[in-house]
This record gives sequence, C-alpha cells and structure tokens, in this order.
Amino acid sequence: MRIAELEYRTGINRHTLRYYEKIGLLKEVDRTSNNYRDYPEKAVERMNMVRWFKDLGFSIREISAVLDALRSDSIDCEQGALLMAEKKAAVDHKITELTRVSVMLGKEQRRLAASAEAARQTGQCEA
Amino acid sequence: MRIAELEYRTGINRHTLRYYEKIGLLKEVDRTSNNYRDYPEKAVERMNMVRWFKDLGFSIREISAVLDALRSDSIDCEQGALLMAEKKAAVDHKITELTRVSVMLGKEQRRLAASAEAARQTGQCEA
DNA sequence: CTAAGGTGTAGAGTTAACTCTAAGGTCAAT
DNA sequence: ATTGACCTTAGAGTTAACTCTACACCTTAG
Repeated sequence: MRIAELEYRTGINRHTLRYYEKIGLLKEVDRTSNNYRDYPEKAVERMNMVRWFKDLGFSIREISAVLDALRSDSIDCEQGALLMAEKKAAVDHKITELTRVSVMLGKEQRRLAASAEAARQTGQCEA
Repeated sequence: MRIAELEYRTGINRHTLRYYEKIGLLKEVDRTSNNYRDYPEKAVERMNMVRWFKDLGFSIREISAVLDALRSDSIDCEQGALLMAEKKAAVDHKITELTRVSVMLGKEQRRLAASAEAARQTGQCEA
C-alpha cells in the first residue's frame, strides 16, 4: 500500500511515517519502480503497536528496541528475552504507582465532592 | 528554606524550580528581605508530588491543574471533584492498557527465552 | 497535453520541558 | 575590604518528537 493508505489506517501523519522510517522505527518499507514507498500489511501492525506503546508513555528509543527484538529476524534471542523481562518489570512498577495515584485521586474526589455539597449549604467551598 | 536546600531535598534542579515557579506550578514561595526565595515545608511536599506525577507521564499542565484543585484555597470544589474523577478514569484506563502490555511482554519474554534455549542446541536463534 | 492530485527529498519550524550561561547583587568570614 | 559561596534575572541552548514548507517528480482523467 502507499503512504496515504498507511496514514489513513494508522492515523499517523505521513511526515511522521517518513520520520519513523528515517530513524529506524519503521523498517517494513519497499519501493515501487517510480520510487514511491510500498508498505506491506505488516507495517500497519507495527505502526499500531507503536501508537499503543507511545500513548502509554514509551519513548521512541524504547519502542524501537522492543520492536527490533520482536522482529522475526532478530539476531539475539537471549538479549531479547532480557529486554522483555526488563521492560515488563518497569511496566509492572508503573502499574503499581498508577494504582496508588488512582486511590489518591479517588479519595480527593470524594473529599472535594463532600466539600462541594457543604458549600451548597454554607456558600463556602473549603472547610 | 533557600533554593539550595529545596534542590537537595527534591532532587529538582534549581533552574527547574525557578522555571516551575514562573509557569505557576510552584506557588509556595516567599522572599526574604534580600530578595532570596524562601520556601516553606509545603514546597517540598508539592515538588515531590510533581516528581511522582511527572515520572508517571503526566504533563506539567495536568499536574498544575490537579495541584491547584488540591490546594486548600481552591476556588471551586465542584470543579475540582470533576477533575479528580476525570483524571482517575484516565489513570485507570492507563492501568488496564499497561496490564495488557505486561502480559504481552511476559509472553514474548518466555517465547524468546525458549528460542534462546533451542539456539544453544542448534546455533540458530529463531525457529 | 495539461491540470489535479499523489509522492519524493531536504530542511525549517514547533512544542514541551527543561538546562545552562552571563552578568551581577548579598553575605559571612578572613 | 576582599574572597568565595550563595543568590538574582534574562535569555540562550538543548532534546525529543513531531509537523510543516518548498519545490520537484509521477500518474491519470479530460
């Protein structure tokens, strides 16, 4: 497929797609005889994965490393397994911290809602 | 306390502390007669909270909004409660997605570890 | 054959969030 | 009174990750 379709199917700007290619994040690209880029189905999958990771706060460098390790022609499985374990630990830590944040936000939400209720009686917000 | 101590106790660069003040993220600042900044204990607490949120991927704008709502002289509790609920929902969604990522990374880690084991026999990584 | 619309490259511009530099004021100790 | 370690501001520089502009080439419908 050409760049317009990949752009449409991934929601990633074509300039960004070319940028990703340049920095080595998107490697599944061929060229047609007229020098247009020709993307395989796999490119859609990779880019959707990139968006997924990116939205969760991974850096491009991290995503590159993970995708490279997952690519089937990856050189070193041993190394790849280590990377996965390391990333999983980081993700699990983040989940723990976010859970703490969620609890805190829930508490504060209830506190503020109660104050808002009181305010409707007294006219003042905070107690 | 002066800026050196706040820098030491929060691990946040003094330039960054002044920057945070300028953009309204750090409001608990007084001045001594010689125009030096004089921070109350509360500033340490706020800055540690900022670091906590920042490391979890919140933007400065988001952190500002949350801290403002938590500040005891906050104007509108009603609005604050809504903000907390909204942020909590976003955090909970992120936790769900990160959990999916964690599962995926775990699977890939095991797959790669198995391939590495096989490689030790055959000399080839991927099957 | 030409105009519209898709594609190419190179490189400039943008935004967030710092991080640092320069030039100068303050203060405690020698 | 000078030195050195503080502090001040204004503004420049940096990094990541885009996003856009300019200009030229390719393709297809009328």
